[in-house]
Amino acid sequence: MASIRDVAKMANVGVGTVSRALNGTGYVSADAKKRIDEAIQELGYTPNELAKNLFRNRSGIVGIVVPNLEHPFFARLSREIESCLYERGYKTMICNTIGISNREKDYLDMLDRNIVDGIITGAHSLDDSVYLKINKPIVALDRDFGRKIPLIHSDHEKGGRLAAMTLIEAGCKNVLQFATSSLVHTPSNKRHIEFEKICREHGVRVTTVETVWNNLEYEYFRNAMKDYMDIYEDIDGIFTADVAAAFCMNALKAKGRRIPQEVKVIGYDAVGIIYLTDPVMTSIAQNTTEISQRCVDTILKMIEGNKNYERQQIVDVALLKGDST
Amino acid sequence: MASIRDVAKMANVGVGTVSRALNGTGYVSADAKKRIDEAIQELGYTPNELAKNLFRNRSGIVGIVVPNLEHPFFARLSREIESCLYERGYKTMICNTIGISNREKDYLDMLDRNIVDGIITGAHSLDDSVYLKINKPIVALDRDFGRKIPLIHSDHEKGGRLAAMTLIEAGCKNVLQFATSSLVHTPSNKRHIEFEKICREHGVRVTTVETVWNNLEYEYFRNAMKDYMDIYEDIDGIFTADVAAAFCMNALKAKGRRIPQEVKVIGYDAVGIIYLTDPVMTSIAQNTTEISQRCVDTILKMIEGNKNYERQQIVDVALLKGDST
DNA sequence: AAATGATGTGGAACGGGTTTCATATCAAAA
DNA sequence: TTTTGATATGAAACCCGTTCCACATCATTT
Repeated sequence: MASIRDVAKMANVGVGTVSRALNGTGYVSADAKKRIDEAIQELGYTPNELAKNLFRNRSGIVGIVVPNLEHPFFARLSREIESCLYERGYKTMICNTIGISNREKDYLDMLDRNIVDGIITGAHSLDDSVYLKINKPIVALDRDFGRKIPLIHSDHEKGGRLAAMTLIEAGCKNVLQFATSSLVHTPSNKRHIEFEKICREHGVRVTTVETVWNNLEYEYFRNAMKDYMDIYEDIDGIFTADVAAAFCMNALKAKGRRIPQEVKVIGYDAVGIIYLTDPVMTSIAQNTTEISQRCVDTILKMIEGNKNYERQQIVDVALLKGDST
Repeated sequence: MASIRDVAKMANVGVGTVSRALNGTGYVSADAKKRIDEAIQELGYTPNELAKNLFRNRSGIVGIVVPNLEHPFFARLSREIESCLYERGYKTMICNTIGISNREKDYLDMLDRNIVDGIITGAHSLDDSVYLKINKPIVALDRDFGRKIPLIHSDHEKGGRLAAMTLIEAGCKNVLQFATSSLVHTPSNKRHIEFEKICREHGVRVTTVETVWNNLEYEYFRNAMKDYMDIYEDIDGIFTADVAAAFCMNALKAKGRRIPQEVKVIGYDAVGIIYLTDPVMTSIAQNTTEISQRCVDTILKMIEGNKNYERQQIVDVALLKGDST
């Protein structure tokens, strides 16, 4: 591999001149520039990013930590974050924790080793204390680590309210919602609290079932929802995230219950799969595009030393009316 | 940030000794080791990976290039490849081309700039010639770049045969399949050729429709499949990839056609969404776990200079019987 | 004519590791 | 006793860019 010194030698200039020519910093005569360009062409020279990284002490890579890349919500989010980072000239390292706290720890360590310049985390398998020790750029998605780490999340309270009102207005009297364990500290729990509150206020009976928090596999939801539908036979409304909701719909139909006539189902997230169910699922849409933009915007500000960002950013949600309610 | 020289100074040894102690290479006395460990503790020293990278001229990162991370097949593949790479001590950079050839090119350039040690590519937006110029580790998924670049793909011929036989045995007489443009050079086209061939041999009428090759959005499939179902009204069997197949099912049901009684549908890929449709979709399963393992195994052999890999690796497929056929 | 400023340049130092090399010590073998 | 080999170590070179600094031109000002 040709280095900048080879170029300098061939062009009969110093390495400094080549560097200035390449970066457009400082003075370079037209004559020198021409000879340098020719040498670069001749040698097929490409600057070695690893050397740049060492000097700048930056890798230009942002890590995104998600619990399961295959889950449609995180797949979409990863895709959109990657797009934003690409547009801003950064590269994306992907970290899939699949619920294993060791992995989450390993990925965080990459901050210390300068492999990534910052991390956007949407995982939940690790203790808060580990995060609080780190004082490098971290942005949290749907998780509150306290004042040191900025967090971005949807207006889950509104989401819960919209879901509740939708089921109530559709005439539900006895509804079921699935919530991730209340042990996991996340703003998204607010949607379940609000959902319960609104239902109660309207005299609607509501059951909240806590599901396993660290399993986001299709397989798990398929089996679990089928079992739950056997247990909760008299409900007339369901609120849960899209994937679980879709499996509820299938389990209910298999039991001969009609949707939305007998049971109304409302999902959360509004990812692509809501159009795959029959009927098309009503869902609360999280604005993943805006979430991604804010995550990227905030992490890059942190990396680049711009303190002008808000600690907590809340993104609006919206009801996406389908035919399951 | 403390450097290895700070540690050396504090422990009263040379930098070489610290390096040897850290890496377990060469001789270090128990006494020196102890003082070094203490100094590391005291200073909170972590080796800077960027410096290591420069010396080794390796980043320890493998790039994976996919057309759309949100598409369930690529989401699963990315997830599994990331897992394999993690287990082998490598990091994963994600590259989402969304059909834009400039992006694919940009990501390939990272090989030259030493940002990634190798690339596993599943994208198709770029000309073959660009790839052929590169002589750094590249593994292709479902794409044949000629003898220089190893390729890994499913036994698509068998897939096409299984799909055809399934529809034929179920009594179909007039089937439709959607194929990606034959202009795109991919081994996966073989499944359509084989499907046609088997159908013809059994006296079944078959229509092959070429769809847009670079759009893998849910939105696109939803609209396109609805339109196609309006055009091809008299078919009794459909073969296409899972996402498209799922939307075909919904469009057909919306038109009052019963599945599988009137129209039989068989998908391809067998990703999680086959359990979301009603009825559960029959599909040809690609073994993404084995594909991922082989991709990772091959790219790491290339990176580590081990030439002991096969140029073309074909992974078995299987019929996953659901209720749509 | 002397001082000033813009333009242009090469060489050295730097970032933080790894590796090589010359050298030193000490115990065991010849 | 000399030789030999294992153990142990620090200094220096290296990886490859970027930046700083000293210095050289040359055209304007004063």
